[in-house]
Amino acid sequence: MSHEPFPTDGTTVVTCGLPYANGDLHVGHLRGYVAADAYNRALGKLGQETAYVCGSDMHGTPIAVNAAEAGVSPESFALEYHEQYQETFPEFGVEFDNYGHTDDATNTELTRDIVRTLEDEGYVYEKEIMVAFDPEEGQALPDRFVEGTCPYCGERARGDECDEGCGRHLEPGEIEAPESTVTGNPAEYRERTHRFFRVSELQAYLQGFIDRLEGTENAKNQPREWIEGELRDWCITRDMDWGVDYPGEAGEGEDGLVLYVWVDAPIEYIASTRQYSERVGADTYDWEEVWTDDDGEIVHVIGRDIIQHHTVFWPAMLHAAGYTEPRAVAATGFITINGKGLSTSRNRAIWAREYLDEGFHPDLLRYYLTTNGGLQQDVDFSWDKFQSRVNSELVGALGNFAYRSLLFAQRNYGGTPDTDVSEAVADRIDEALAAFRAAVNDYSVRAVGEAALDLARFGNEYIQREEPWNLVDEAPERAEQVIRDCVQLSVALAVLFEPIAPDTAERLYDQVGADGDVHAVTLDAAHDAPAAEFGEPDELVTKIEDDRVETLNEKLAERIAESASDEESEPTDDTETMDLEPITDDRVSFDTFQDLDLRVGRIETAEPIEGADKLVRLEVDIGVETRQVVAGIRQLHEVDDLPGTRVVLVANLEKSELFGVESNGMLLAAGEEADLLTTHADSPPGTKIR
RNA sequence: UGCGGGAUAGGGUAAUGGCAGUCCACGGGGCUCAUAUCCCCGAGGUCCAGGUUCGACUCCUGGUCCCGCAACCA
Repeated sequence: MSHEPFPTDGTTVVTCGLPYANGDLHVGHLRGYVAADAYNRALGKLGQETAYVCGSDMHGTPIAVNAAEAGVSPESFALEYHEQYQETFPEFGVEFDNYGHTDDATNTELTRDIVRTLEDEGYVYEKEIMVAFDPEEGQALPDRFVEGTCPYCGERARGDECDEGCGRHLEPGEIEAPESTVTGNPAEYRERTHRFFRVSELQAYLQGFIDRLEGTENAKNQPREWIEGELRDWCITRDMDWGVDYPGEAGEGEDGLVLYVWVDAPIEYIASTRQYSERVGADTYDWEEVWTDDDGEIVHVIGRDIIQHHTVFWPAMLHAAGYTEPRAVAATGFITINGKGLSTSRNRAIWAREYLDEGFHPDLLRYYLTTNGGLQQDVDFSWDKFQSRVNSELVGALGNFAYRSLLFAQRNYGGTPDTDVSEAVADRIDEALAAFRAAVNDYSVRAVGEAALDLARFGNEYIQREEPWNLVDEAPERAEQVIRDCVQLSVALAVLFEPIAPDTAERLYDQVGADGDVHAVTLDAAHDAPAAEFGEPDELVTKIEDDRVETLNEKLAERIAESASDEESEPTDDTETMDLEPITDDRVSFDTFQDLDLRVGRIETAEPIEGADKLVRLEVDIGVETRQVVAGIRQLHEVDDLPGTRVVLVANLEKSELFGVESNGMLLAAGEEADLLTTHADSPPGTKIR
C-alpha cells in the first residue's frame, strides 16, 4: 500500500461489506453497495487499475437458526438469498467484477490456508475452556447464549461480560450458575479445546496501522481507544455445524469446531478478488499484486456498525498471515425513512425490489443515496425529498442543460458546430476534473457527484448568459462558439457523472455521438471532441409528478400500519401452527405457588424507554403503593393506550435495572409478543391473586 | 446504563481562532432556446450553559438531543 494520491502505480481493490444472506435487500443495503460501486468507477476514471468485489456472507448462527425454522438446510437457505442478491445488484448498476460467497471452495480453502499460516507463525494457541452446554437440547452455548452470576461481584451477568455489575470481561467458563438464554434450561460446563488468535501480540502493529489508515473519520477514530487500551486475544472457533471447518490435523472439522464467522467473512474479499483474477487472467488483473504486494491498494467500504472488525481483527489477521494491510476504511452512515429508523420487521423500509417495480430509474436512487449527505452521515430517505432532488437537480440542472444544449445544437447545426472549444470553458472543465480527483482522494462520492452537478449549473449559467438563441442571426460565429462549448460540457458531464449514474451517462454519451465506452474512458475523455453530427436528444431524466409522490407516501404509510396490525393478529391466527411448549412434568406444591405475591395493578403512567425497542417504564398502582415497573410490551401495546389498564403484577420479584431504570416487579404477559393479562370484573388495585 | 460516533437556516454542506459562505426549498421582481433556466432583491442558522481569548462554529469544562454496538423482565 502506498499513500500516494490516486491514481497510483499499484493495483486497487474496492470492497463493500458482505451482505448477510438472511433477508431481502433494501435502501439501507443499497447505500453502501452503490457508494462503493461509484467509488470504484471513479477510481477507474482516474486511470487507476481497480476491481470491485464482494460476496454473500453465508455462515453464522442467525442463518442456521432461520434455516432450521424454515425447515431447510442452512446452505440452501443462504444460497437462495445469495442468488437473489446476485440478480438484484446489477439492476442498480452495482457491477461487481466478482461476486462470490463465503461458502464456496475458493473462500473456504483460502480461509483454512490463512488459519494454517497463522498457526505456523505462532499466532494461534489452543486453550481448554469450559463451554456452557445445554444438556437437554444437546447444544453448546457460546458467548451471549448463556447468562448467570458474575464470580467477581455476584451480579447477574452475561457469558462474556458482567454487564450490570462490575463490568469485567468474563472468559468463557467463568460465569457461575449458567443457564441458556434461549431455553432457560440450566446449563452445565463441558471442557472444550478452542483456538485463540494472539491479537494482543499485534497491538504495536495495530497502533501504527491506525495512524496510517485513510478513510472516513469515524473509521479512523472509533477503534483508537480500543487499540490503545488492552487488546484481548480472540477466540476464533465456535461449537457449531454451519461454517468453515477448522483445519484440523486429524481431518477437517472432526472435532466439531467451525471458524467464527468473522474469520471467513472478510477473507471473502481476497477470495473474490482471486476468482476475478483467475477468470480474466493475471495479466489483466493480478489478485496477488493487490493482496500481497506492497503497492496493492485495498479500500473497504463498510457500514459503520462493523468498523471494529475491519480496523482491528481484520488488519491483525492480514498482517499476521503476511498479506497487505488496507489503505482505507470508509464507513457509511445509516438510512432513515421519513426521519425514523429503518425497520424491516415493521416494514418501514424501501425495498430494492419495490423501488424497481415502481419503475424508477436506478440512477435516480444512486444519485440520491450517494450525494444526499457525506458518506459517514446518516441519510434520511423520503419520497418527497427524492422527488425534490430528482426534479431540481437531475431534471432541472443536469438534464435540462444537456437537453437544451443538444437540442439547440442539433436543430441549428445538425450536431457539433465546427469550431474549437473556448479556453474559458476548457478551463472550467479542468476545474471540474480537479474537483473530481480531489473527491476520490477524499473518499467522498458525494463530492464526485457535486463536481458534475456544479459543472451542469455552470453550463446553465453560461448558455443563459450568452443567449445563443439571440446570437444565431446577429453573431453567428459567436453562437457557434457557445454551442460548441455547451456540447463539450455535455461530453464532460457524461464522463464526470458516470460513477454516480452510469446508465444516464451512457445515454448522454450516445446522444452527443461520442466515440467509445463511457464506462471505460478516463477523465481526459472530457475534452474529446464529440461527433460532428448527432440526432435529436431525448429527455435524460424524467420528472416525478406530485401525485406520484402522494401515492407512494400513502402506500408506505399503509404498509407500515398493515404490518403493525399483522403483528397484533398473528398470535391468535397462528395458534394452530404455533409450536406450543409441552406442559412441564414437574409439579410444584401449593406452598411454592403461595411464594408468589401476585396483585392486581392499574397502570397510571407509561412512557417508552429511550433507545429500547420494546421496553416501557410504567407507574403501576397496586393499592398499597405505586410501583415503577419496566416491561417489554411494546410489540402489541401502544404506550399511550396503557394508562388505566388493569394488569397482573408479580409484586415480590427481586428488583432489577434495565437501561438504567429500576424495575420493581414484573407484569404477567402471554407469549413472545407479550400479550398483557388483565382482569374482567373490576377488582381494585392491590387485590391478591390466588 | 456501558463503549463509540454525531449536532451549522426548513433539508444538505463549507469556514489555519479573524466579516458564517454555498446548494436546494421559501417570499417578491425580471428574462425565456429548454423538461423553467438564469439574473436581481428578501426572510431564515452555529444544540444549551459556562470558561479561555482583543476575537470562538472552531479550543476547554459541564449538560441536552440524535445514532450505532451491547443489555430488551419474555
